Order: sequence, then C-alpha cells, then structure tokens
Amino acid sequence: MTQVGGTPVPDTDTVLSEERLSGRTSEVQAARLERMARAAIELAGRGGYEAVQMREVARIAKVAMATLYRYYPSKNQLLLAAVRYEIRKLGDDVARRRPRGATPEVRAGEVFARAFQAMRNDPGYAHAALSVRQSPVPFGAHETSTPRDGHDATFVGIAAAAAWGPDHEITAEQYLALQMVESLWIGCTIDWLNGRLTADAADERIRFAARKLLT
Amino acid sequence: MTQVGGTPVPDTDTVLSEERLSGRTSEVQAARLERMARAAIELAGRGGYEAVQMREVARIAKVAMATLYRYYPSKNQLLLAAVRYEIRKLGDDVARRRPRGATPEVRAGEVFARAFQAMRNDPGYAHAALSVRQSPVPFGAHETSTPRDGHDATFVGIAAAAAWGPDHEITAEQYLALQMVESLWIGCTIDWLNGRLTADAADERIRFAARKLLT
DNA sequence: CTTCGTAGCAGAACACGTTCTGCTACGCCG
DNA sequence: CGGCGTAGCAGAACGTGTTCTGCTACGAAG
Repeated sequence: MTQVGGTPVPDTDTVLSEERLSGRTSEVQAARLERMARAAIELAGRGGYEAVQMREVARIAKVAMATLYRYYPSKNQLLLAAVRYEIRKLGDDVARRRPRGATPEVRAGEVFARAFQAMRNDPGYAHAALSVRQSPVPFGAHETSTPRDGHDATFVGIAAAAAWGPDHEITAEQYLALQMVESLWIGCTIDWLNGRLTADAADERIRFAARKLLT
Repeated sequence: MTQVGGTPVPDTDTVLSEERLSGRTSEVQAARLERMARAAIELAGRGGYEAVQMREVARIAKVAMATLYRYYPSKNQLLLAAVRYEIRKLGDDVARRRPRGATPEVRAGEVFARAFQAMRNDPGYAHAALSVRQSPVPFGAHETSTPRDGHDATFVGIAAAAAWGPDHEITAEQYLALQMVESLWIGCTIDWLNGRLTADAADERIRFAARKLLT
C-alpha cells in the first residue's frame, strides 16, 4: 500500500475517482474505481443505457457487486461519474484548442457544438449519459439526498471559459443564458437520438440557440 | 387561478381511450381504458413516477396484468396516455380563457406558465410526466418502433394557437422557437422538481425564455 | 500475537417491469 | 348445436437494479 505521503491532496490522474470515502484512496482503490467507470463507458458505447448492466459492469471490472455498490450507490451514480469524466475531457479539449469565433456567443456555441460532435461519435454513450442526466431524481429525494445530484455535470463553466476567457467573471444573466443553451442542447441531442432530428439539423439548432440566447 | 391540472370538472367522455385496437371499442372497453389511466394518474399524484407500479395500477383498475399490457404495452405508454390527456385539458383551458397578453410572445409565455402552474398543483404527476417524456427511447428503438414515441404530447400547438390565434399558420421559425421554449420549460420544471429552482424562479425563467426566444 | 474494524468477495434474495401459461366466457359463423 | 377466435383473468416466471448474508484478508491498535 503506497501510503499517500503527508499530502492529502488527491492525485490528479485518477480522474474517475469519486472521493466519497475517507478522503484517502489507495492506488488499488483508485484503479478499481477507474475499472468500474471504464466498464460502464464501454458497455454504454456498445448498447446505450440499458446495456450498462450492473452485473456485467462488475464482471468486466473484476469486482463484486457489493464493491461496485459501495463506491457507486446506484447505476445512475456510476454513469454520472462517467459523464463527469467525459465533461472534463471536453474541458481539456477546449482549453487546448480554444474556439476561435469572433464573438463570445459564437465561441460558446462552438463549445456546445463540439460536445454534440462527441455525442455523434459515440451514440451509445450519448444515450446513457442523457438518460441518466435528464430524468428527475426519484420523487421527493432532493429533500434527503445529496443536492444537485446529477447537475454538477454541466457544460456551463466550460462554455463560459471558452467564450469570455477562463478568468472572466460572467454576469448572472450570462450564466442564465448559458444554462438555457445547455437545456436546448439536451433537447436537441435527445431528439437526434430518438430519430426526430438529423445530426446536422440538431447541430444547426444548437448553434442557432447559442446565437439567439447569448446576445 | 391559472389552475389547469386540478379542475374538478367531471370529465365527460372517454378522453383517455387510446383507439389502438380495431377502431371499435365497446363501452366496457372504454371504461376499462379510462380506469387504467386514471389509476396511473392517481398513483403518480401520490408518489411520482416510481409510485406508478403496474401491479398496483392493475389492482386499482380492477384489471389483470395481461389486460393492462394489452392496451398499454409499457409503463411509459400508459403514462403517455395520461400526459396526452392532461395536455388536452390544458388546450381546453386555454381555449376557454385565452391569454390576454398584448403580444404573441407574452401570450405564448402565458401558456407555458399555466402549464407550469398545473405542475405545481400536482408535483407527483409532474414527476411522472417528465420522467416519461424526457428520457431517450431505448437505444436503437427509434428504428423499429412507432415514430415520435412520446413527442406527440407537446405544448407547441397550444401555445401557437394562443399566441397567434387558432387558425394562423405559423412560420417554421416560429415553430422552432416554440419548440425551444418547450425544451426550456422542461428543463426548468425538472430543476424545480429536483429542488434546484424555486417554483417562482422557474416560473420567471420560463416567461423570460418565451420573451427572449419568440421575438 | 490477538483483536478488531474495514474492504472486498461470492452469491442469494428481493422488487418491479414485463412476458408467458393456461384457463374461462362470449359472440359469431357454419 | 359445435367450433373458433378474441378479450379477459389469475398467477407464475423471467430479467435487471438493488440489498442482504456470510465469509476472508489484512493492517492498526493493544
């Protein structure tokens, strides 16, 4: 057990870790966490939300059901970890290749368009991510459970940084507008998944929404 | 008094019927259909989506599981019938008491605000309706199953009629904008259900979205 | 060393959506 | 009348998310 030396700082590469336990996770634990979330992502890519079966995740991750549930207390929480991970990847991508649009609105729209492109590249993952992200928490649960369940995974921060720069403090109104664009992004993506919009139409609609709302 | 969902008016005819069979439904069948959908609505009001349990619906409606599934081939289809019913009630309500805003945008916003008010009056129903309305159809199913599954239940037509009059043909752009407002309506309502927005904040946000998008 | 608390494991058990089995009743056509 | 197709019924069975039971291993405390 490589004890984490005096520093309680969580190491940065085990991005899938959940930090829900005593604050210190051994390397073996971190690896287990990552195996579980990766298994979920792989299964999602193969067949969407319903293909992510907990028994199968446990089998692929070489972990017992009880262990899986110790770290991720539900299928949705497991998938949320995966979603957070992917959103972080989007953030990294945006930081590396900043959108080059002329105005903040165009740049923000570019972020959402890229996110949609990522969904196009993995529709199974998209299906799982949106399934878990978009339904209301169990009725009444928001009173008792962890707040913001499922909505700490958001594009708003990334889009804000891309549009106005990483250090710019955005106004409440701008924040609201970004949330609205994100809502529409979700709606368009679901419509695309359900065959009601072509991918190109969805893409265009997303950019349109960003233009219209962020001015 | 923007009450829409809880009108005590005894519903005259079998609005809940689905007409999915031979087109010919007997009196008894229609009554059965209605009992099933009403049971679903009642259970939803009591505890949201997860409280609508098919065994319980069957028990309350005094119907066998097989019969329930003959008419509503899944829990979601059953709840969609209820949603269509409630949306029709909203349409009637709007036709009876036309929004009196000065501009089409304000009138359309009023429709969505009333719909939200109906959700406030029955959060359990709201939870069930949004759960069923907002998640992607099972992965790949749009290729094989009935198209538009879940999206024939929409506010767009009602809002259009209220904003521009029942006979006005709206432009594609206006239609798109209304769809966007509906998307945002859903997002706000979910945020409210999940405790991330107060009802008043959600209401205001919905009106704001209508103003901003429909101009 | 012993004791203990905790992470982990295998697998059974349970809940609820859904499907299947086997039966009855009834209307309709010969 | 006799057969047949369909709606309905009761209840078992099945799949998957979730929980429970009982066990092992191992490091820390005493």
